[in-house]
Amino acid sequence: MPKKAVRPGPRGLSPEEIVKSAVALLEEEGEQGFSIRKVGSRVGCDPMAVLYHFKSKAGLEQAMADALNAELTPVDATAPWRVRLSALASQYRTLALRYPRTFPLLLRFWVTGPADYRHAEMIYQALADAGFDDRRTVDICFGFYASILGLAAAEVGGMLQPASAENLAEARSLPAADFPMTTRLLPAFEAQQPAETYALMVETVLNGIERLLASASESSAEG
Amino acid sequence: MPKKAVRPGPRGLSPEEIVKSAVALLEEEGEQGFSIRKVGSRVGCDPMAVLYHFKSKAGLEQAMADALNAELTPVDATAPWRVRLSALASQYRTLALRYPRTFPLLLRFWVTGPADYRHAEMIYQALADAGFDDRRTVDICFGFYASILGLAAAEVGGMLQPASAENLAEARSLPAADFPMTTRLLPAFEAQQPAETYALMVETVLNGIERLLASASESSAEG
DNA sequence: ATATAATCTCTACAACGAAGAAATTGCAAC
DNA sequence: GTTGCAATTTCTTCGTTGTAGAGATTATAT
Repeated sequence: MPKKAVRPGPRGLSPEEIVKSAVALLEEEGEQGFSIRKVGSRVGCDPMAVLYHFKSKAGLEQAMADALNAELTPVDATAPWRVRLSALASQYRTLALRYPRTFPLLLRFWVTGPADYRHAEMIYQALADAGFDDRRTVDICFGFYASILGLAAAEVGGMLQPASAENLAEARSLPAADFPMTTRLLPAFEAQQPAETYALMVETVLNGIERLLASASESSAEG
Repeated sequence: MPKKAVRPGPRGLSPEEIVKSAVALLEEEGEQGFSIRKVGSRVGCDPMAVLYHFKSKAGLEQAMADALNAELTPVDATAPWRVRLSALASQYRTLALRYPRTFPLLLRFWVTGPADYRHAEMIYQALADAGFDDRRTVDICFGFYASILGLAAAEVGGMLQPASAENLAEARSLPAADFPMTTRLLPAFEAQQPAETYALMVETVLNGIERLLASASESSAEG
């Protein structure tokens, strides 16, 4: 968010460098230990210099989210649409695992960000290639995107992990009569494989999309 | 988190009442204007009394998330599994719309919370009734849950809304050559109906689950 | 009535985000 | 080169925040 600048500036601070440091700090210290002041001292500048470039703490966080988005690489546009969407989904998971504490910012600033438009464009193209009309394309793109991000955020948020000891203890202490399934599934909780759960769910969503396509081409006259 | 208490206490403060006030405050003022001190003055007690009951700000937020969960009503256990899951999904959307600023807390404290176990149990039961084995049940339950919450959070986070004027302006300013789809879909953005998008995506996910069921019963010997 | 333990308040502190004024620096025109 | 301008960086200051710790209050059991 520099005013107009291509100017190096007296100190030669670059917004990109600040964002990088900010992400590194957040990953190391967590939300708790993340502050503008610490970002400043990490970069080696006055905290207010950070605020100058990003207007506010939220502005910096927005830029951090965008920096994560920018790490995604474009997928092969000639591949079948399912492959493209699947590849994108797996990239989001990779991103989430690499930046577990920064990734949730993507859920705080949903829409937003220049880097985002490239991926949206790619999803639109894939869905159009699949044969959806414009309206369905928009609906499914948003839905797909939200599901995928939710899934990835859930994983780094701890939900897809094999159940922790304390979670298991908590679940075990539930009255078995009221929670027969929870009790029965305890072994399955321990054996859970996040990567497989994620992959399975992505395929499930894609299957659902495919079927929607089939039922749409039934009612109109499409192949 | 009262130490052991069933004791009324000198002031007769109840944790539930504090949580209620906290949710109301967050909804009115937003994340920005939400603080322990303001919760205290709203309840009419010392801010430290709030912390006594919930240990920390995060503890209070956790309790707020749980209070939202507790508002969900159990779905009819005799209905077909698809109907049960669909009904739950629509309840989450309703909850998100009613508490747009508190709802995101559910994504910050994924697993957690006594109220949560009841819904998990219900999802487990629905999936088992559908015919999934234990392992698949756990996978799909988590995946379904994450997708649904992601979808609902995306909607109240602004992503499923019909595009705002500034979003449209931003999208319009993109070079049409690089973003042909985005440009072409502009009218569809404006016409987007959040409720329909949500419903469509829920059905899509359920379709995917149903198909997974079919392919699983192919390979084993199930009806 | 007294002891005990849960509940609640008071005081204090270090850290925070940010507004505003001032200082520093690079660049363009003369 | 000098000067003026505007972008950048720092400095000072303010009100607010979360919470630790000590103490006050009060319901209950004895």
